[in-house]
Amino acid sequence: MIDVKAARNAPDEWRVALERKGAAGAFDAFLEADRAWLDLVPEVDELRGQTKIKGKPTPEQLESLKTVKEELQRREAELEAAVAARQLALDEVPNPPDASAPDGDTDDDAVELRRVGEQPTFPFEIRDHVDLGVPAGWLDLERATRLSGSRFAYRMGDFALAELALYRMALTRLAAHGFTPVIAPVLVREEAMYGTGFFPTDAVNIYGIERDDLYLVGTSEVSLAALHMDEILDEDELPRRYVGYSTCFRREAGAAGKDTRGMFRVHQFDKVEMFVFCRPEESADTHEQLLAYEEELTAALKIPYRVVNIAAGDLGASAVKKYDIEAWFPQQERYREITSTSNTTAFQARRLGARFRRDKKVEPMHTLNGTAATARALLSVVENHQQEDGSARMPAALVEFGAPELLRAPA
RNA sequence: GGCGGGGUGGCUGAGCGGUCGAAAGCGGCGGUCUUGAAAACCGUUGGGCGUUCACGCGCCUCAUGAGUUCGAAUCUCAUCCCCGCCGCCA
Repeated sequence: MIDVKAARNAPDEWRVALERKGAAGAFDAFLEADRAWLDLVPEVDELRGQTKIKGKPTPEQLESLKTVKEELQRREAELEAAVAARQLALDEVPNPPDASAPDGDTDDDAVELRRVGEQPTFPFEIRDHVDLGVPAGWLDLERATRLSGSRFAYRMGDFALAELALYRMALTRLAAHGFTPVIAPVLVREEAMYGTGFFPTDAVNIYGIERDDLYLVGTSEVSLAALHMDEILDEDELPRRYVGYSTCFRREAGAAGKDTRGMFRVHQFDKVEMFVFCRPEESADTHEQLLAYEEELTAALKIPYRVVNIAAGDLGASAVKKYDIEAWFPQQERYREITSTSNTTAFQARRLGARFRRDKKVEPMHTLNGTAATARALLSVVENHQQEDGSARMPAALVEFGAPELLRAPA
């Protein structure tokens, strides 16, 4: 949710910024609905005031109350409609992008900030994670499909150990940076989905358990953001930094035919996610810091990567700015997203009711999120560190947390 | 799954249908006292919306929605949620 008062005060600036997200029209529609609502509010307030009588009313007062209440009833119906229309319009207005988010509407418009690490060269025919993992017994996709349908995977043996080592490495390192480790619920109520902004926008990608009115989270961002839902913290309690581990579930509606090979894009995966509540003036720096942590983790995996600054028109509704880390996938010969960190400023917090108090005033916090680790990173590790015999070397950072030094080749 | 209790401000917890946005305590903030702090004492202190340069003023809000009433935190109904006991269970 945007800062409505700020938007009213500087509509032209807001319109220009929102135009970069293609939302100038939505903004104008909101302003109009807001105006209509603003006109109605004092009228209804005035009528309501007239109905308040202290103590026992006289017969004359009772008589005049009748006409006032009739008028009030009409006006309240109008107001109710105006409130609904305004809310609908408001929900369509995204968070205006930060000035440093580049222009453009697609992932091609993202600006590459840097490339780190050297792309490996191989003196042999290289394989992707499927051709490596299936023969070696690290992955079983066929049986997973038989069990659950397409886009599911069994991860087994050395690979399973390496994957858990990855999550543990991320949790341990981030805990050392001051994040509170969290193992979060993955089934949540509808309110949590609305509060974090996944409903109604992304509802098609969320699995629902109809019988119990619960929903499976697509990311632990939901569970972590909800930690301070409807709370008012003291200023000195900020920042609050969490690193959550959870399984994530996504229907991947709208991804038909995309990334269907292997476990690059599956319905169920695990993720370690960072989530920060902070003071407004801290969020920009915090965002850079989250990116730095993501780069630290990626570098520890010894995989080549690049950092991109996502184009304004390609940002989600809530982000003002987003950095992705893309890891090198040698068989695809391209960089693919493995992490993403967004600054959602007060947009998410406002809807969430996550506020803090300073100098007697209550204001929304800022919230940020960022991926710490998913198995996708491990796919890049496996592919970049593959050996001719089909095995794959694991970086020391993972071995330290229980990964085998070598994911064994097929017997 | 069975039976019972309950949802009030940052927290705990009172609340006769009107003078209740709501006692009291805790916490927070300001002050007195003190070299400073603590203690003690005094004052102040929910959130949201609108309006105002501001002091302020108006409206909404006692889980949610509907109803009774001139008037509801208080009465009625429905829904949601929480807690306790028993059963089952990783």
